[in-house]
This record gives sequence, C-alpha cells and structure tokens, in this order.
Amino acid sequence: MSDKRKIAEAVITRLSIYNRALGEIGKEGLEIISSDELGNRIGYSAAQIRKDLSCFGEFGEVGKGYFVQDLRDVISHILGVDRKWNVALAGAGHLGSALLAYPGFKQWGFNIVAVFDNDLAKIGKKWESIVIQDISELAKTVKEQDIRIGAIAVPPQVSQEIVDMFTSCGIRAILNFATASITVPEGVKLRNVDLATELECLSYFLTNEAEVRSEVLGKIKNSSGEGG
Amino acid sequence: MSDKRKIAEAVITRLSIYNRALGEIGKEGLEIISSDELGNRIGYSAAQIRKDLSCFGEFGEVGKGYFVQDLRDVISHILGVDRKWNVALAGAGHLGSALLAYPGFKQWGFNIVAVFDNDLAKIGKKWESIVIQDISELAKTVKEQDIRIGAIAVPPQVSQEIVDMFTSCGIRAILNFATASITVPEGVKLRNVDLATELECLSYFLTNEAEVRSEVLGKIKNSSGEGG
DNA sequence: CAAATATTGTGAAAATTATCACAGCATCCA
DNA sequence: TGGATGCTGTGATAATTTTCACAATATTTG
Repeated sequence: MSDKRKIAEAVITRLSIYNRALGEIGKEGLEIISSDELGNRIGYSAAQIRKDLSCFGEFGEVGKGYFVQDLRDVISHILGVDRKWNVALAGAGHLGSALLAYPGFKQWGFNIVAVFDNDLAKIGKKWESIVIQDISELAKTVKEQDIRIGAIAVPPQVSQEIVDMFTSCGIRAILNFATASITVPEGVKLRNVDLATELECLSYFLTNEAEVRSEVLGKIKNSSGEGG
Repeated sequence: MSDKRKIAEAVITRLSIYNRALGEIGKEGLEIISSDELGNRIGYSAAQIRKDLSCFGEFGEVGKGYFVQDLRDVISHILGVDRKWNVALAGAGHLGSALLAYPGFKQWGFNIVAVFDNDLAKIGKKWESIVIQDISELAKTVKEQDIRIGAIAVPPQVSQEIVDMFTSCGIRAILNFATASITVPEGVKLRNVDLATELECLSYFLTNEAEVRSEVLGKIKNSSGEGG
C-alpha cells in the first residue's frame, strides 16, 4: 500500500531483477505480462512479485497484468535509476581496471568519473579517458564532480582507510570488492561483493552434496560413525 | 546440535565471514575469542554466531570462548575449504582476465586451471600460464582436470548456453558474473555476482535517503504532497 | 572452599519474510 | 445481458530467521 515504511533490502534486490527481466520481455515485444508469467521466467512466485510491488503502489490492471514498459518505468524510478550517478573508483589494479573497462556500468547509468590510486607509477596515466589521480585528491574531486557512489577495489589492508575517506567527504553509498570486514558510519550504505564468500558457499555445497552421497553409500557398510 | 538438516544459505555465508575474521584475529596473536567479541568486530550478534555454529556442533569452551585456530580449522572443514578446488573460467574478456590475474582465488584454494572463449583471436594465447581454449573443448577439459566449479564471465546473451555446457559435463557449482537470469537444473548450485543489482540497491538507498531528507524539510513549508 | 565472574549452547519468544487464498473488478464470449 | 474467466492487491496464515534469556559449567579471586 505504497507506505514507504522500512522496505527490506531483499525487496529492492528483487525489484532490480524484475526490472531487468522486464527489459528483456520488452525487447521481445511483449506489452503486457502477468505476475505469474514474470515469476515463471525468473524463478519467483507470483505472490512474491505482487507483494513486493505493493510496497510502492498499485501498478497492475486487474484481469490483465502489468504493462511492461510502464512497470519498468515505475521500478526504474523507485530504484532511482532513471538518472545518472557519478562513481569514484579507488584502486587501479587488475580488478579496478576491469571495472573501468566494463561497459555495463555506463549502460546502467553509473559513470565512473574518477579513479584513484596511491601508486606513483600509475598516477597521471590515462585509462579509458580518465586520468588516475593521487588518493589524496579524493575529497576534492568527489565534491567537484558530484560523486555519490564509491567503489573500492584496493587491497584489504587499506580498504577501511578508503571507506573513511569516502564517508568523510560525504559519500553515502559504497560498493566494496575488497575481502575485508569494513565498517561504515550510520547512514552510509555498504554493499559487499565478496568473491571469497561466494566461492566458499559453492565449496560448502559441493562438499555437502558429496557427503550426502557418500553417507547414503556409507550406510550400507557402516551404521554409525564419529566424524573426523 | 550438529544435526545437518537443511542449513540456511545465510548461515554458510556468515560462516565464511567468521572464518575470515578468525584469520585476522589469529594474525593478531589472539588465541581465544568470545562470541561477543567476534560479533563486535564483524557486526553480528553473539547469539547469531553461537546459533550458527550450533548447527554443526559444539566448539566453544564455557566461560572461556573459542580457540581461534581450532574454530578456524573447524569452519574451514565445514566449508570444504581445507582442500583445493579446480575452477574453469568461461570468458576471457576484461572481467575474465581480471579474475584470472586476481591472486585471491589461488590463495583461497580455488585454482583457475582452464579458460575458455569463442573468440578465435584469443584462443591459443597464453594468459597467466594458461592457454585459452576453444569453448568446444570445455567438456573434455573439465573431466580431464577434475574441475568442479565453473565461473561465467561472458556476455549475458550466451550465459545460459555456458551454464548448460557446464552442467551437462557434471559441474554442480557455478559462479555467475553475467547480468542475466539464468536457470540451473536441480542439484546445481548457482551463485550470482550481480553488479547491476548491487549498484541499483545503492541507487535506491541514495534516492530514498534524499527523499526522506527533503520530506522532512518539505514538511516545514508544505503539509501534504503527491510525490513526483 | 565459596562467591563472583565469564561465556557457552539452546529452548522459547519475537520479528521478519514468504505463501496462501480469495474478494473484487475487468474482460471476454455467447 | 449474464455467466465464465483471468488476474490484481491484500489480509490471514505459515515458515523462517533472529534475538532473548537463562541453566549449566568453567575459571578466578580471596
């Protein structure tokens, strides 16, 4: 009922996924889609989709479904992606350079407009039309270029330092690729992209499935066993 | 109570985080840590940590805490990261090359042992001591090299195709960097690293906070308003 | 030894999140 | 026109996840 109470982060995550799916659906030429069909495509229940949307208003037509383009516009507006955002990138290593070269960011409206590093060999070099700046210039540039989002692709030892620099010059949204537990002040949103955790989850499931398998087989020979 | 029922994925994610924190704590020379102190460091409650661990057994000492190294070993074993995993990487573009060059993977025990692409200009070239192979050789190589994890860094249009190739040659764990809703068969674990969604969540929170701000300010001048 | 302190593991309670199920309305079709 | 059909939005219900609170037990101190 469009109340804008505390919306769960999971809802926002799903909105983003709905939105992308709607983009594909639109490209296919479909003009209307039901929550049921949308759900089937992306693996969520129709009820989940309707509940998520109901946090923000009523966008569907009873008996019909949702107008693909309209819903897309609405979700884009909710997510705030109907505008451009300037992004600062800290760290011009392998990962940083890949992020900079990645065309997705710009397509989605997130422009990396400044890159920082502390390596004198890199500072002053041009990358994808952006000159790498000394990290000490971060605060000044963030203000000058109206940068609202900071991306961190530095070694874990210095990631907290970068966070502090970002937050102290007014950045309230941080995307962190460094594998480290960093903390942010109240009012700052941090999203971690943690490859170690992702891989370790996969490892757990492989190990677990394998165990389940050998357990089943093991039971034939061995009735009870203390795990080692 | 070490029951190995269905363990929530969130629990596994946190275990990975606990484990990394324990690594840092160990480096600091601390031998014992309480759930309370561990929680303070990484931003989880002590109860959460104890509950999570209790899914797998009893590892603490009443009145004392947890032996850092012991708990680390236990969690590593639970996660299955006390061994090496071979990883295949599909896609040798910017992101793929960054992943390949990233030293973290190997450190954590995840070795990228094969890279595939469909670009003839790339096939046969050596990258970080690995020769890029034609995608058609995927199945053969996966079997020969005992590859258990597949990483996908290809354009979204072909990502589902790669998933199908991976799963049909027995891979049951996939890390997907492509921005696309892909589906996997039963029994295959998929983890998505979705930069678009991450950025859009940040965008939402920036937009939302800004709205809350201006709402508060707006109330002074304007009592009721239809949001635009 | 006894009292004070520290901390685990866990059942119970609370909070959060997802699913169900259906009233209500629009559209289609005869 | 009227009955059948399709689909939304949502209150109620179910499931899951997190937090609380404390018995149990080890350690420290005097």
